[in-house]
Amino acid sequence: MSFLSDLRWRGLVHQTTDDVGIEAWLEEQPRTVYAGFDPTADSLHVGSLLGLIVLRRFQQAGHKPIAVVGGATGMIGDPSGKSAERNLLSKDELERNVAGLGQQMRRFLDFDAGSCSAELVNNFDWVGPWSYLEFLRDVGKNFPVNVMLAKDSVKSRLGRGDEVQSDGMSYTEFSYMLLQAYDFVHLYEKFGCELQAGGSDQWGNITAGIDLGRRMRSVQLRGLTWPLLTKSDGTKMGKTESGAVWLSADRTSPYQFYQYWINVDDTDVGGCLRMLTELSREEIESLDVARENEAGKRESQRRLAEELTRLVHQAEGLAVAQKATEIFFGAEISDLNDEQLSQIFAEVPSKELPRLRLSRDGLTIIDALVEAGLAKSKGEARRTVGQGGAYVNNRRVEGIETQLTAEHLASETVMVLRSGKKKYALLRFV
RNA sequence: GGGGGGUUACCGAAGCGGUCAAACGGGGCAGACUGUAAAUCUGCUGGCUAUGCCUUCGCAGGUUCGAAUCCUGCACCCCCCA
Repeated sequence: MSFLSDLRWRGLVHQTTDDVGIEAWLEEQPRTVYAGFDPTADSLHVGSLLGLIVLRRFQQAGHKPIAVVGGATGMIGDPSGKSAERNLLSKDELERNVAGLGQQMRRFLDFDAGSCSAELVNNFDWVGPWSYLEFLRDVGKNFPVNVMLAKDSVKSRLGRGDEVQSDGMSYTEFSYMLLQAYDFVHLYEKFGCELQAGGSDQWGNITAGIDLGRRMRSVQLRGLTWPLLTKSDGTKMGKTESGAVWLSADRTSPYQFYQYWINVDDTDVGGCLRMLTELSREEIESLDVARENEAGKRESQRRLAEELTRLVHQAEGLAVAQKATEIFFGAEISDLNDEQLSQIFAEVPSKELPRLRLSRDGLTIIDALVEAGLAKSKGEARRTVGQGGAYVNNRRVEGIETQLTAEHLASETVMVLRSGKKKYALLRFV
């Protein structure tokens, strides 16, 4: 199967500028492809994961990927897919974000692979030096306003007459597409890059770049978009109640990241496996069958979570996430030290108590639950224990009279308390 | 300005002299079931040094052996007539 037909099979091709010729063009020789990333934060999130994965696939197929971080365009704000004017980022913030993004990309792309080594560039480097007048003469001259006005990203914001709502857009955002278009031309000149890939919302910007290439350099550039990653209920993939799912462990722990994928709906998981993992077609199709026969096993979700967590957080991150999962879902806690427990229970509230409280008869389970914040009052704690809902180190507490002593410590200083199925708290005895 | 009704626990809502820490529903918590889904079922749901004690039925007083329940005043809300 050709590289492109594999991409198509995976559902990663939404539109191309040349459905017929592009396949042969890609097979003919190694090509250079670029995709852009928005530096609106110092970390990438699941929304931009797809772009990295597409570039990664291109590289694996022998092509040269370029990741462009929009240090310049980020200062302007891409109007595509946005309903309101964007807040501008300060130059400092942008620099910090660009650096953070570059760090993360190294996990996806090989920057030391000879002729197909990945490149990471910041468009501020070539956009920054332009003077306004020069830019208008050399680049702006090539953009007919009527064509610009016809772009969806602009149309939707201008809201012609019958449109219900429109926030309008500033001249700044209107100019965004010129900058991105010029990026393409610049990358063509510097790296011989002839293909730009992007999410389907980037189509307008991509074609703007292609037009500009033809006008300025008489060259035929190409574009390819992937579909936006959405769930069957229409909402964006990678969003939780508490916000975006990030790729940086500081913002979204490997455990949370792993759990996000474990919880993907049956209806969405097949698409995710195709688009996001590097599992073979055979493997994915056998998972489809398994899902139909034994949905309860959730083999697909497990594989998805495993593949992505390993890709983003390495084998070590995956191991922590899996261990944490095992424990959060009831495995008895033993043979772990303070450090491992702290890592697994990083997001769980904890409280320090003097070690003295464990001496002699120890601490009653009732007091422990209240101290840990798992019960609002002793009465509530009694009820929980009485109903069999209290656990120490994931072992159910049988009697309301239970006294906790040093023997109940899970590690050097930590005791893991749990109320009900999932509410955990740590007590640290120091 | 005149007349009537109301204010109960996290929310809604019963209770109208003792058996009221207060029915019922929702919510919440826990258990069973289950696919880390949804639904369903069961139990619990003021606090405590706990066969008892303390606080709680708008607020403050009073009647009574005894008040969420009766009386007086106050506050707030709703309705009807001007």
